[in-house]
Amino acid sequence: MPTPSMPPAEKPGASGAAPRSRIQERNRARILDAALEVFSNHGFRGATIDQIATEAGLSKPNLLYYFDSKDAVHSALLSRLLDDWLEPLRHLDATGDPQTEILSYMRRKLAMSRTYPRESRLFANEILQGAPRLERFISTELRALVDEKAQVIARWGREGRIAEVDPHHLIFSIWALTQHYADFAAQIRLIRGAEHDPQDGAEAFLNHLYTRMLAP
Amino acid sequence: MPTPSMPPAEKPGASGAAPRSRIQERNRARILDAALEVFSNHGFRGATIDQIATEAGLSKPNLLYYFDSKDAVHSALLSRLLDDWLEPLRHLDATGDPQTEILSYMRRKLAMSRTYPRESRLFANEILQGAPRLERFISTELRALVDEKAQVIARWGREGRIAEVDPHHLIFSIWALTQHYADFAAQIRLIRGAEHDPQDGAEAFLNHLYTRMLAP
DNA sequence: ACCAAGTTTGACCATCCAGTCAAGAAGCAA
DNA sequence: TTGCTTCTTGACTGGATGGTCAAACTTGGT
Repeated sequence: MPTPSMPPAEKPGASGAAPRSRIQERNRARILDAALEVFSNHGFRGATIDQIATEAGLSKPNLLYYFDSKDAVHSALLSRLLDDWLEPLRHLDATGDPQTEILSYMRRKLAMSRTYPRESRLFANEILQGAPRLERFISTELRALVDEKAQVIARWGREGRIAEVDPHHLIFSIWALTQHYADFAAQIRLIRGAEHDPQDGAEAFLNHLYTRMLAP
Repeated sequence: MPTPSMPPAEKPGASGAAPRSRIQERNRARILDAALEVFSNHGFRGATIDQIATEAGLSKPNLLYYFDSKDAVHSALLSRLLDDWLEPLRHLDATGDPQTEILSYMRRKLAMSRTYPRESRLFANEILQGAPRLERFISTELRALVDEKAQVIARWGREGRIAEVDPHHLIFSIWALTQHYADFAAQIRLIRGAEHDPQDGAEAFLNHLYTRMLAP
Protein backbone atom coordinates (compact mmCIF):
# COMPACT_ATOMS: atom_id res chain seq x y z
CA MET A 1 0.00 0.00 0.00
CA PRO A 2 1.35 3.42 -0.90
CA THR A 3 2.17 5.66 2.00
CA PRO A 4 1.11 9.32 1.91
CA SER A 5 4.71 10.39 1.53
CA MET A 6 5.06 8.60 -1.84
CA PRO A 7 5.32 10.95 -4.80
CA PRO A 8 2.65 10.45 -7.48
CA ALA A 9 3.85 7.77 -9.89
CA GLU A 10 3.22 9.95 -12.92
CA LYS A 11 5.20 10.98 -15.94
CA PRO A 12 6.64 14.45 -15.48
CA GLY A 13 4.32 17.15 -16.72
CA ALA A 14 1.85 14.61 -18.05
CA SER A 15 -1.14 15.79 -20.07
CA GLY A 16 -1.86 19.37 -19.21
CA ALA A 17 0.10 19.55 -16.00
CA ALA A 18 2.60 22.39 -15.92
CA PRO A 19 6.22 21.28 -16.34
CA ARG A 20 8.07 21.32 -13.04
CA SER A 21 11.60 22.11 -14.10
CA ARG A 22 13.45 24.07 -16.76
CA ILE A 23 14.83 20.84 -18.21
CA GLN A 24 11.36 19.43 -18.58
CA GLU A 25 10.04 22.52 -20.24
CA ARG A 26 12.88 22.53 -22.74
CA ASN A 27 12.76 18.83 -23.54
CA ARG A 28 8.99 18.59 -23.86
CA ALA A 29 9.07 21.55 -26.23
CA ARG A 30 11.85 19.94 -28.29
CA ILE A 31 9.96 16.66 -28.45
CA LEU A 32 6.73 18.27 -29.60
CA ASP A 33 8.52 20.27 -32.26
CA ALA A 34 10.34 17.19 -33.52
CA ALA A 35 7.11 15.21 -33.44
CA LEU A 36 5.37 17.86 -35.51
CA GLU A 37 8.11 17.65 -38.09
CA VAL A 38 8.02 13.86 -38.27
CA PHE A 39 4.28 13.23 -37.94
CA SER A 40 3.42 15.88 -40.54
CA ASN A 41 5.82 14.37 -43.03
CA HIS A 42 5.14 10.67 -42.48
CA GLY A 43 1.77 10.35 -40.76
CA PHE A 44 1.23 8.58 -37.46
CA ARG A 45 2.05 5.04 -38.58
CA GLY A 46 4.91 6.21 -40.74
CA ALA A 47 6.65 8.00 -37.88
CA THR A 48 8.90 6.17 -35.42
CA ILE A 49 9.74 7.15 -31.87
CA ASP A 50 13.40 6.81 -32.73
CA GLN A 51 13.06 9.33 -35.55
CA ILE A 52 11.33 11.82 -33.28
CA ALA A 53 13.83 11.30 -30.49
CA THR A 54 16.80 11.76 -32.82
CA GLU A 55 15.23 14.88 -34.33
CA ALA A 56 14.78 16.19 -30.79
CA GLY A 57 18.36 15.33 -29.84
CA LEU A 58 17.33 12.72 -27.27
CA SER A 59 17.50 8.96 -26.92
CA LYS A 60 14.35 6.92 -27.35
CA PRO A 61 14.04 5.88 -23.70
CA ASN A 62 14.60 9.48 -22.74
CA LEU A 63 11.72 10.58 -24.90
CA LEU A 64 9.59 7.90 -23.27
CA TYR A 65 10.51 9.35 -19.92
CA TYR A 66 8.57 12.47 -20.88
CA PHE A 67 5.68 10.85 -22.73
CA ASP A 68 4.08 7.49 -21.97
CA SER A 69 3.87 6.41 -25.58
CA LYS A 70 3.95 7.41 -29.22
CA ASP A 71 0.23 7.97 -28.95
CA ALA A 72 0.68 10.29 -25.99
CA VAL A 73 3.09 12.47 -27.99
CA HIS A 74 0.63 12.64 -30.84
CA SER A 75 -2.29 13.50 -28.57
CA ALA A 76 -0.33 16.20 -26.78
CA LEU A 77 0.61 17.66 -30.15
CA LEU A 78 -2.94 17.68 -31.42
CA SER A 79 -4.53 19.13 -28.33
CA ARG A 80 -1.92 21.89 -28.29
CA LEU A 81 -2.94 22.82 -31.82
CA LEU A 82 -6.71 22.50 -31.82
CA ASP A 83 -7.30 25.85 -30.18
CA ASP A 84 -5.06 27.75 -32.58
CA TRP A 85 -6.85 26.04 -35.42
CA LEU A 86 -10.20 27.61 -34.49
CA GLU A 87 -8.75 31.06 -33.89
CA PRO A 88 -9.07 32.56 -37.40
CA LEU A 89 -12.72 31.58 -37.78
CA ARG A 90 -13.57 32.69 -34.23
CA HIS A 91 -12.25 36.07 -35.23
CA LEU A 92 -14.90 36.53 -37.95
CA ASP A 93 -17.02 39.37 -36.62
CA ALA A 94 -20.78 39.34 -37.13
CA THR A 95 -20.91 43.12 -36.66
CA GLY A 96 -18.20 43.93 -39.20
CA ASP A 97 -18.47 44.59 -42.91
CA PRO A 98 -19.33 41.28 -44.61
CA GLN A 99 -16.86 41.45 -47.49
CA THR A 100 -14.06 42.69 -45.29
CA GLU A 101 -14.70 40.03 -42.67
CA ILE A 102 -14.74 37.13 -45.12
CA LEU A 103 -11.71 38.38 -47.02
CA SER A 104 -9.83 38.89 -43.76
CA TYR A 105 -10.69 35.37 -42.69
CA MET A 106 -9.38 34.03 -45.98
CA ARG A 107 -6.17 36.02 -45.57
CA ARG A 108 -5.67 34.84 -42.01
CA LYS A 109 -6.07 31.22 -43.11
CA LEU A 110 -3.67 31.77 -45.98
CA ALA A 111 -1.15 33.30 -43.62
CA MET A 112 -1.46 30.28 -41.35
CA SER A 113 -0.77 27.98 -44.28
CA ARG A 114 2.42 29.88 -44.94
CA THR A 115 3.50 30.15 -41.31
CA TYR A 116 2.38 26.74 -40.07
CA PRO A 117 2.47 24.34 -43.02
CA ARG A 118 3.49 21.42 -40.78
CA GLU A 119 0.43 21.89 -38.62
CA SER A 120 -1.75 21.99 -41.72
CA ARG A 121 -0.26 18.76 -43.03
CA LEU A 122 -0.69 17.13 -39.65
CA PHE A 123 -4.41 17.88 -39.78
CA ALA A 124 -4.65 16.81 -43.40
CA ASN A 125 -3.00 13.50 -42.55
CA GLU A 126 -5.46 12.91 -39.75
CA ILE A 127 -8.51 13.69 -41.82
CA LEU A 128 -7.30 11.61 -44.76
CA GLN A 129 -7.11 8.60 -42.47
CA GLY A 130 -10.75 9.19 -41.56
CA ALA A 131 -10.15 11.57 -38.64
CA PRO A 132 -10.30 8.86 -35.94
CA ARG A 133 -8.48 11.02 -33.40
CA LEU A 134 -10.29 14.23 -34.33
CA GLU A 135 -13.87 12.98 -34.40
CA ARG A 136 -14.76 14.49 -31.05
CA PHE A 137 -13.16 17.86 -31.81
CA ILE A 138 -14.65 18.19 -35.28
CA SER A 139 -18.16 17.06 -34.44
CA THR A 140 -18.41 19.25 -31.34
CA GLU A 141 -16.24 22.37 -31.15
CA LEU A 142 -15.46 22.87 -34.81
CA ARG A 143 -18.98 22.00 -35.92
CA ALA A 144 -20.56 24.41 -33.45
CA LEU A 145 -18.26 27.22 -34.50
CA VAL A 146 -18.85 26.57 -38.19
CA ASP A 147 -22.61 26.44 -37.75
CA GLU A 148 -22.55 29.69 -35.77
CA LYS A 149 -20.53 31.54 -38.39
CA ALA A 150 -22.54 29.97 -41.22
CA GLN A 151 -25.65 31.56 -39.75
CA VAL A 152 -23.95 34.94 -39.73
CA ILE A 153 -22.96 34.54 -43.38
CA ALA A 154 -26.45 33.35 -44.32
CA ARG A 155 -27.96 36.42 -42.69
CA TRP A 156 -25.58 38.69 -44.63
CA GLY A 157 -26.81 36.99 -47.78
CA ARG A 158 -30.49 37.43 -46.93
CA GLU A 159 -29.86 41.10 -46.17
CA GLY A 160 -28.35 41.53 -49.62
CA ARG A 161 -24.98 42.62 -48.25
CA ILE A 162 -23.19 39.80 -50.09
CA ALA A 163 -24.30 37.35 -52.76
CA GLU A 164 -26.47 34.54 -51.42
CA VAL A 165 -24.23 31.50 -51.37
CA ASP A 166 -24.31 28.33 -49.32
CA PRO A 167 -22.36 29.44 -46.24
CA HIS A 168 -21.00 25.99 -45.41
CA HIS A 169 -19.59 25.59 -48.88
CA LEU A 170 -18.16 29.08 -48.66
CA ILE A 171 -16.27 28.13 -45.51
CA PHE A 172 -15.17 24.82 -46.99
CA SER A 173 -13.90 26.62 -50.08
CA ILE A 174 -11.72 28.87 -47.95
CA TRP A 175 -10.29 25.85 -46.17
CA ALA A 176 -9.72 24.00 -49.43
CA LEU A 177 -8.02 26.89 -51.20
CA THR A 178 -5.82 28.10 -48.38
CA GLN A 179 -4.75 24.72 -47.01
CA HIS A 180 -3.98 23.52 -50.51
CA TYR A 181 -0.94 25.78 -50.51
CA ALA A 182 0.44 24.01 -47.43
CA ASP A 183 -0.74 20.45 -48.00
CA PHE A 184 0.07 20.25 -51.70
CA ALA A 185 3.11 22.50 -51.63
CA ALA A 186 5.27 19.64 -52.94
CA GLN A 187 3.12 19.38 -56.05
CA ILE A 188 3.02 23.11 -56.63
CA ARG A 189 6.78 23.35 -56.27
CA LEU A 190 7.32 20.60 -58.82
CA ILE A 191 4.98 22.26 -61.30
CA ARG A 192 6.10 25.87 -60.93
CA GLY A 193 9.74 25.13 -60.21
CA ALA A 194 11.53 25.25 -56.88
CA GLU A 195 12.57 28.87 -57.42
CA HIS A 196 9.01 30.15 -56.87
CA ASP A 197 7.40 30.32 -53.47
CA PRO A 198 4.27 28.18 -53.83
CA GLN A 199 2.16 31.01 -52.46
CA ASP A 200 3.41 33.71 -54.82
CA GLY A 201 0.37 35.36 -56.33
CA ALA A 202 -2.01 33.29 -54.25
CA GLU A 203 -3.31 36.17 -52.18
CA ALA A 204 -4.02 38.36 -55.19
CA PHE A 205 -5.78 35.49 -56.91
CA LEU A 206 -7.92 34.65 -53.89
CA ASN A 207 -8.76 38.32 -53.34
CA HIS A 208 -10.02 38.54 -56.89
CA LEU A 209 -11.94 35.28 -56.51
CA TYR A 210 -13.79 36.15 -53.31
CA THR A 211 -14.38 39.77 -54.22
CA ARG A 212 -16.08 38.71 -57.43
CA MET A 213 -18.02 35.86 -55.92
CA LEU A 214 -19.38 37.78 -52.96
CA ALA A 215 -20.40 41.01 -54.72
CA PRO A 216 -24.14 41.34 -54.03
CA MET B 1 23.99 -20.76 -68.26
CA PRO B 2 20.30 -20.51 -69.12
CA THR B 3 19.23 -22.48 -72.15
CA PRO B 4 16.90 -20.87 -74.68
CA SER B 5 14.13 -23.27 -73.61
CA MET B 6 14.08 -21.89 -70.06
CA PRO B 7 10.97 -19.87 -69.25
CA PRO B 8 11.68 -16.31 -68.10
CA ALA B 9 12.08 -16.30 -64.32
CA GLU B 10 9.60 -13.48 -63.87
CA LYS B 11 6.58 -12.87 -61.75
CA PRO B 12 3.43 -13.57 -63.71
CA GLY B 13 2.22 -10.52 -65.59
CA ALA B 14 4.90 -8.35 -64.04
CA SER B 15 4.92 -4.59 -64.64
CA GLY B 16 2.97 -3.87 -67.78
CA ALA B 17 3.04 -7.36 -69.27
CA ALA B 18 -0.40 -8.64 -70.17
CA PRO B 19 -1.73 -11.24 -67.72
CA ARG B 20 -1.48 -14.73 -69.18
CA SER B 21 -4.44 -16.50 -67.62
CA ARG B 22 -7.95 -15.72 -66.42
CA ILE B 23 -6.90 -16.48 -62.84
CA GLN B 24 -4.08 -13.99 -63.07
CA GLU B 25 -6.26 -11.31 -64.51
CA ARG B 26 -8.84 -11.79 -61.78
CA ASN B 27 -6.37 -11.94 -58.89
CA ARG B 28 -4.24 -9.04 -60.03
CA ALA B 29 -7.38 -6.95 -60.36
CA ARG B 30 -8.56 -7.99 -56.89
CA ILE B 31 -5.19 -7.17 -55.38
CA LEU B 32 -5.03 -3.73 -56.96
CA ASP B 33 -8.56 -2.93 -55.83
CA ALA B 34 -7.82 -4.08 -52.30
CA ALA B 35 -4.55 -2.15 -52.31
CA LEU B 36 -6.35 1.00 -53.41
CA GLU B 37 -8.75 0.61 -50.50
CA VAL B 38 -6.01 0.03 -47.94
CA PHE B 39 -3.35 2.44 -49.22
CA SER B 40 -5.84 5.28 -49.61
CA ASN B 41 -7.08 4.83 -46.05
CA HIS B 42 -3.80 4.23 -44.25
CA GLY B 43 -1.00 5.53 -46.47
CA PHE B 44 1.92 3.43 -47.66
CA ARG B 45 3.57 2.82 -44.31
CA GLY B 46 0.25 2.36 -42.55
CA ALA B 47 -0.86 -0.40 -44.91
CA THR B 48 0.23 -4.01 -44.41
CA ILE B 49 0.49 -6.73 -47.01
CA ASP B 50 -1.64 -8.95 -44.81
CA GLN B 51 -4.41 -6.37 -44.78
CA ILE B 52 -4.34 -6.05 -48.55
CA ALA B 53 -4.23 -9.81 -49.06
CA THR B 54 -7.15 -10.39 -46.70
CA GLU B 55 -9.16 -7.62 -48.35
CA ALA B 56 -8.45 -9.31 -51.69
CA GLY B 57 -9.41 -12.72 -50.35
CA LEU B 58 -5.91 -14.17 -50.72
CA SER B 59 -3.14 -15.29 -48.43
CA LYS B 60 -0.08 -13.11 -48.02
CA PRO B 61 2.33 -15.44 -49.85
CA ASN B 62 -0.24 -15.75 -52.59
CA LEU B 63 -0.30 -11.99 -53.04
CA LEU B 64 3.48 -12.03 -53.18
CA TYR B 65 3.24 -14.58 -55.96
CA TYR B 66 1.66 -11.88 -58.11
CA PHE B 67 3.71 -8.90 -56.96
CA ASP B 68 7.34 -8.90 -55.86
CA SER B 69 6.80 -6.62 -52.89
CA LYS B 70 4.56 -4.13 -51.18
CA ASP B 71 6.34 -1.47 -53.16
CA ALA B 72 5.58 -3.25 -56.42
CA VAL B 73 1.86 -3.29 -55.61
CA HIS B 74 1.96 0.40 -54.84
CA SER B 75 3.85 1.24 -58.02
CA ALA B 76 1.50 -0.80 -60.18
CA LEU B 77 -1.43 0.98 -58.59
CA LEU B 78 0.01 4.42 -59.17
CA SER B 79 1.07 3.88 -62.74
CA ARG B 80 -2.37 2.48 -63.55
CA LEU B 81 -3.91 5.70 -62.28
CA LEU B 82 -1.61 8.41 -63.57
CA ASP B 83 -3.07 8.45 -67.04
CA ASP B 84 -6.66 8.72 -65.83
CA TRP B 85 -5.55 11.54 -63.61
CA LEU B 86 -4.50 13.69 -66.55
CA GLU B 87 -7.58 12.93 -68.61
CA PRO B 88 -9.92 15.72 -67.43
CA LEU B 89 -7.36 18.47 -68.01
CA ARG B 90 -6.28 17.01 -71.36
CA HIS B 91 -9.87 17.35 -72.38
CA LEU B 92 -9.86 21.14 -71.98
CA ASP B 93 -10.27 22.40 -75.55
CA ALA B 94 -8.39 25.50 -76.69
CA THR B 95 -10.89 26.02 -79.51
CA GLY B 96 -14.00 25.84 -77.33
CA ASP B 97 -15.83 28.55 -75.44
CA PRO B 98 -13.59 29.64 -72.52
CA GLN B 99 -16.23 29.75 -69.77
CA THR B 100 -17.79 26.50 -70.90
CA GLU B 101 -14.44 24.75 -71.11
CA ILE B 102 -13.27 25.79 -67.66
CA LEU B 103 -16.60 25.05 -66.04
CA SER B 104 -16.71 21.65 -67.73
CA TYR B 105 -13.22 20.91 -66.48
CA MET B 106 -14.27 21.81 -62.95
CA ARG B 107 -17.34 19.58 -63.24
CA ARG B 108 -15.31 16.65 -64.56
CA LYS B 109 -12.87 16.95 -61.68
CA LEU B 110 -15.75 17.18 -59.21
CA ALA B 111 -17.32 14.09 -60.73
CA MET B 112 -14.01 12.27 -60.36
CA SER B 113 -13.87 13.20 -56.70
CA ARG B 114 -17.31 11.66 -56.25
CA THR B 115 -16.63 8.56 -58.35
CA TYR B 116 -13.03 7.91 -57.37
CA PRO B 117 -12.50 9.28 -53.87
CA ARG B 118 -10.02 6.51 -53.03
CA GLU B 119 -7.81 7.44 -55.94
CA SER B 120 -7.93 11.07 -54.87
CA ARG B 121 -6.92 10.20 -51.31
CA LEU B 122 -4.11 7.99 -52.61
CA PHE B 123 -2.67 10.95 -54.50
CA ALA B 124 -3.20 13.27 -51.56
CA ASN B 125 -1.34 10.86 -49.30
CA GLU B 126 1.57 10.73 -51.72
CA ILE B 127 1.84 14.47 -52.08
CA LEU B 128 1.53 15.08 -48.35
CA GLN B 129 4.55 12.84 -47.80
CA GLY B 130 6.48 15.07 -50.22
CA ALA B 131 5.59 13.20 -53.43
CA PRO B 132 8.74 11.01 -53.47
CA ARG B 133 7.13 8.45 -55.80
CA LEU B 134 5.41 11.04 -57.99
CA GLU B 135 8.26 13.46 -58.55
CA ARG B 136 8.99 12.25 -62.05
CA PHE B 137 5.34 12.22 -63.11
CA ILE B 138 4.52 15.63 -61.68
CA SER B 139 7.61 17.43 -62.90
CA THR B 140 7.37 16.05 -66.43
CA GLU B 141 3.98 14.94 -67.72
CA LEU B 142 1.72 16.84 -65.35
CA ARG B 143 3.85 19.96 -65.46
CA ALA B 144 3.93 20.00 -69.26
CA LEU B 145 0.19 19.56 -69.49
CA VAL B 146 -0.50 22.26 -66.92
CA ASP B 147 1.84 24.71 -68.62
CA GLU B 148 0.22 24.04 -71.99
CA LYS B 149 -3.31 24.62 -70.69
CA ALA B 150 -2.18 27.60 -68.64
CA GLN B 151 -1.05 29.24 -71.87
CA VAL B 152 -4.45 28.66 -73.40
CA ILE B 153 -6.17 30.20 -70.39
CA ALA B 154 -3.74 33.14 -70.39
CA ARG B 155 -4.55 33.80 -74.05
CA TRP B 156 -8.28 33.74 -73.31
CA GLY B 157 -7.62 36.36 -70.66
CA ARG B 158 -5.58 38.62 -72.98
CA GLU B 159 -8.31 38.35 -75.60
CA GLY B 160 -10.84 39.57 -73.04
CA ARG B 161 -12.94 36.43 -73.28
CA ILE B 162 -12.58 35.77 -69.55
CA ALA B 163 -11.22 37.83 -66.68
CA GLU B 164 -7.45 38.01 -66.59
CA VAL B 165 -6.43 35.72 -63.75
CA ASP B 166 -3.24 33.83 -63.04
CA PRO B 167 -3.88 30.62 -64.98
CA HIS B 168 -1.76 28.42 -62.73
CA HIS B 169 -3.64 29.54 -59.65
CA LEU B 170 -6.88 29.02 -61.51
CA ILE B 171 -5.98 25.41 -62.16
CA PHE B 172 -4.73 24.90 -58.62
CA SER B 173 -7.98 26.34 -57.30
CA ILE B 174 -9.97 23.78 -59.26
CA TRP B 175 -7.83 20.99 -57.88
CA ALA B 176 -8.10 22.32 -54.34
CA LEU B 177 -11.86 22.79 -54.41
CA THR B 178 -12.83 19.58 -56.12
CA GLN B 179 -10.39 17.25 -54.41
CA HIS B 180 -11.33 18.71 -51.04
CA TYR B 181 -14.67 16.92 -51.30
CA ALA B 182 -12.90 13.57 -51.59
CA ASP B 183 -9.86 14.10 -49.38
CA PHE B 184 -11.62 15.88 -46.53
CA ALA B 185 -14.92 14.04 -46.83
CA ALA B 186 -14.52 12.73 -43.27
CA GLN B 187 -14.38 16.28 -41.93
CA ILE B 188 -17.31 17.47 -44.01
CA ARG B 189 -19.41 14.52 -42.90
CA LEU B 190 -18.68 15.24 -39.25
CA ILE B 191 -19.63 18.89 -39.66
CA ARG B 192 -22.74 18.55 -41.80
CA GLY B 193 -23.91 15.25 -40.33
CA ALA B 194 -23.66 11.80 -41.86
CA GLU B 195 -27.09 12.10 -43.45
CA HIS B 196 -25.87 14.62 -46.04
CA ASP B 197 -23.75 13.62 -49.00
CA PRO B 198 -20.61 15.74 -48.62
CA GLN B 199 -20.97 16.95 -52.20
CA ASP B 200 -24.60 18.09 -51.93
CA GLY B 201 -24.74 21.63 -53.23
CA ALA B 202 -21.08 21.62 -54.18
CA GLU B 203 -21.65 21.79 -57.91
CA ALA B 204 -24.08 24.69 -57.65
CA PHE B 205 -21.68 26.54 -55.38
CA LEU B 206 -18.70 25.99 -57.65
CA ASN B 207 -20.71 26.97 -60.72
CA HIS B 208 -21.57 30.23 -59.06
CA LEU B 209 -18.00 30.76 -57.98
CA TYR B 210 -16.34 30.22 -61.34
CA THR B 211 -19.05 31.95 -63.35
CA ARG B 212 -18.62 35.08 -61.27
CA MET B 213 -14.86 34.97 -61.16
CA LEU B 214 -14.34 34.43 -64.87
CA ALA B 215 -16.85 36.94 -66.24
CA PRO B 216 -14.76 39.31 -68.40
C1' DA C 1 -5.28 -40.85 -67.25
C1' DC C 2 -1.12 -38.25 -67.30
C1' DC C 3 2.03 -34.60 -67.01
C1' DA C 4 3.89 -30.01 -66.87
C1' DA C 5 2.91 -25.56 -65.81
C1' DG C 6 0.58 -22.44 -62.94
C1' DT C 7 -1.26 -21.54 -58.28
C1' DT C 8 -1.70 -21.80 -53.22
C1' DT C 9 -0.18 -22.29 -48.55
C1' DG C 10 1.92 -23.38 -43.77
C1' DA C 11 6.03 -22.70 -41.64
C1' DC C 12 9.67 -20.01 -41.26
C1' DC C 13 13.32 -16.02 -40.98
C1' DA C 14 15.10 -11.33 -40.25
C1' DT C 15 14.21 -6.90 -39.21
C1' DC C 16 11.94 -3.20 -37.29
C1' DC C 17 9.83 -1.00 -33.65
C1' DA C 18 7.11 0.29 -29.29
C1' DG C 19 7.90 -0.02 -24.86
C1' DT C 20 10.52 -1.76 -20.18
C1' DC C 21 14.03 -1.78 -16.71
C1' DA C 22 17.69 -1.30 -13.74
C1' DA C 23 21.65 1.05 -13.11
C1' DG C 24 24.26 5.09 -13.59
C1' DA C 25 24.89 10.41 -14.21
C1' DA C 26 23.56 15.11 -13.36
C1' DG C 27 21.07 18.74 -10.38
C1' DC C 28 20.19 20.70 -6.37
C1' DA C 29 19.08 21.85 -1.50
C1' DA C 30 21.11 21.50 3.11
C1' DT D 1 30.20 17.14 1.04
C1' DT D 2 25.97 14.54 1.66
C1' DG D 3 21.78 12.71 0.34
C1' DC D 4 17.77 12.88 -2.35
C1' DT D 5 15.43 13.69 -6.63
C1' DT D 6 15.41 14.18 -11.47
C1' DC D 7 17.40 12.72 -15.92
C1' DT D 8 19.59 9.69 -19.05
C1' DT D 9 20.87 5.49 -21.26
C1' DG D 10 22.48 0.58 -22.77
C1' DA D 11 20.53 -3.63 -23.04
C1' DC D 12 16.60 -6.04 -23.45
C1' DT D 13 11.66 -8.11 -24.63
C1' DG D 14 7.64 -9.19 -27.35
C1' DG D 15 4.97 -8.57 -31.11
C1' DA D 16 4.24 -6.99 -35.84
C1' DT D 17 5.52 -7.21 -40.48
C1' DG D 18 7.95 -7.79 -45.09
C1' DG D 19 9.50 -11.41 -47.47
C1' DT D 20 11.17 -16.62 -48.56
C1' DC D 21 10.65 -21.47 -49.58
C1' DA D 22 9.54 -26.03 -50.45
C1' DA D 23 5.86 -28.81 -50.59
C1' DA D 24 1.37 -29.40 -51.94
C1' DC D 25 -2.72 -28.67 -54.84
C1' DT D 26 -5.18 -27.13 -59.48
C1' DT D 27 -5.64 -26.57 -64.14
C1' DG D 28 -5.55 -27.49 -68.78
C1' DG D 29 -3.66 -29.56 -72.76
C1' DT D 30 -2.77 -34.32 -74.90
